[in-house]
Amino acid sequence: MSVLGRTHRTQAERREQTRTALLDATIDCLVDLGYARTSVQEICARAGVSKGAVQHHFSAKAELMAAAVEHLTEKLRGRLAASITALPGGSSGVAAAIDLLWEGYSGTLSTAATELWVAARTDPELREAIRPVDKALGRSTLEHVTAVAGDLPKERAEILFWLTVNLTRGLALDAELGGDPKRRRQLLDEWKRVAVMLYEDTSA
Amino acid sequence: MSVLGRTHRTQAERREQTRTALLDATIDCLVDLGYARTSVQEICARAGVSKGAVQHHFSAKAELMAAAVEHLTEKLRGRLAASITALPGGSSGVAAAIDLLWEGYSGTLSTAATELWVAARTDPELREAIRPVDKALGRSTLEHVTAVAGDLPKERAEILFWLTVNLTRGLALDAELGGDPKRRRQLLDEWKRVAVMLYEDTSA
DNA sequence: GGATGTAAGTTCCATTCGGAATGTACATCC
DNA sequence: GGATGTACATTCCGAATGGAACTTACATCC
Repeated sequence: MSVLGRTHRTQAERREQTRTALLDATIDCLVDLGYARTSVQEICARAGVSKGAVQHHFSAKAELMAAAVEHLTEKLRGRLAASITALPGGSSGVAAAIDLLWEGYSGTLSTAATELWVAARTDPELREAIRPVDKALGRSTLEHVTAVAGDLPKERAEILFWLTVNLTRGLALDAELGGDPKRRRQLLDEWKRVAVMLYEDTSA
Repeated sequence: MSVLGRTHRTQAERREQTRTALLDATIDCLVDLGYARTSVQEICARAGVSKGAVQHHFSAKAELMAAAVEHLTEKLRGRLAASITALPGGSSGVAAAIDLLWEGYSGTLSTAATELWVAARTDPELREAIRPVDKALGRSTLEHVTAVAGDLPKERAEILFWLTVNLTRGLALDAELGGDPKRRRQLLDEWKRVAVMLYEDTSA
C-alpha cells in the first residue's frame, strides 16, 4: 500500500518498479554499510519489499549483486556520457575531461562500484558478472573522450585516458579513507598540468 | 602439539608466536577470502589455534583487524625501506623507484591492505586504527624516496611520489579485477617516461 | 466477472557468526 | 616442587544470515 502505485500498474510495471527499487536499495546499502554488512534483509527493508520478492526476482544474493553492478554502471555511463559530449575541444577540454572523470569516479556511485569490485576479487561469480559490464563502461567512456579530443593520435589519447582513470581510482580510494582533500586537489591540478603539456606536445 | 615449539618456550615467546600466527593467518584470509568472508573461525583454523586464543589476545574482532593493519604495514614498510635505500640516483633512480612502488603496492600484502581499507570506510573503529598507521607508512616511504632523489625541490618530489602512489593503487585495483596486464605495463612505462621528463625538467 | 498465472508477502529452517563462560596446560617464582 | 598467574582449549548461546516452502494479492485473458 505504498503512496506510489495507487493507480493500476501493469505486470511489467510492477515488476520493473520493485526491481529497480531493490537495485537502488542495494546500491544505497553498499554505500552506507559496505559489502560485508549488506544483507538481503536490509536491502528489503530499504526497498520496502519483502524477502520473498527479492527471491522471486533473483535466485541468489550473488545474482542480485550482479544485477546491481549493471544497474550501477548504466547510471554511471549515463551521467558521464551526458557531460562528456558538452566538453570543449583543445587543451582546455583535456583539463575539463580530467575533472569530469574525477567527479565520475569519486562520487557515491563509484564508491558502491568499488565495494563490488573489491568483493568480486574473491567471488568468481560476481567477478564474471562485473568484468564485461566494466569493460563496456570503459570503452564507452573512452569512445566519447577520444571523439572529443580528436586531434590526438588514438593510442596517445587512450594512454592519457587510462592513466587518468587509474589515478582517479587511486585518489578515490584515498578519499574514502579520509585522506587530505587539499592534497588530492593539488595532485589533480598537477596531473592536469602534465596532461595538458603532454597533449600539446603530441598534437602540436 | 605443533612440530615447532617442541622446546621450552618462555611466556613472552608463546604469546608472540601465536599472536603473529593469528595476524599472518588474518592477512592470509583477507587475501584468499576477502574481508566479508574472513571469519574468526577461519583465522583460528589457519593459525592452528582455538577461538579462545584470539579472544585472549584481542577483545573483539575489530581489534584483531586493527592489529592486522599494523602488522601488515610494518611488513610492507620493511620491504620497501630495504629496497629503496638501494636505489640509484638521478633519472634512472626515478624509474626504478616507480617500479619499486608498483611492486610494493601490487603484491599480496597490499591486496590485504586494500580489503581493510575498503572495509574501514564503513567501520569507524577500523578506520581510526588504520589512519595513523597508513599515514606513518606514507611518510616513512616518502622520506626514503626524497632522501634518494635529493636534487629535487621537496614539494616537487612529494607530488611526484603521491601521484605515483595513487596511480599505482588504481592500477592495483585494476589488476585485482583481472584487467589486461599488458596495458598496465604500458601505462606504467608511459608514466615512468613522463616522470623522468618532469624530473629532468625540474632538476636541470 | 471468473479462471489462471505471475508478483509479492509470510513463515520457517539450517547454518554460521561473534562473543561469553568455563575448564585445562604451561611457565614462572618462591 | 608447589603455588600462582598467564596462555590456550572446549563448549555453549543468542543473533543474524541466506534461502526454501507456502500463502496471499494482483493483473491478464477468456
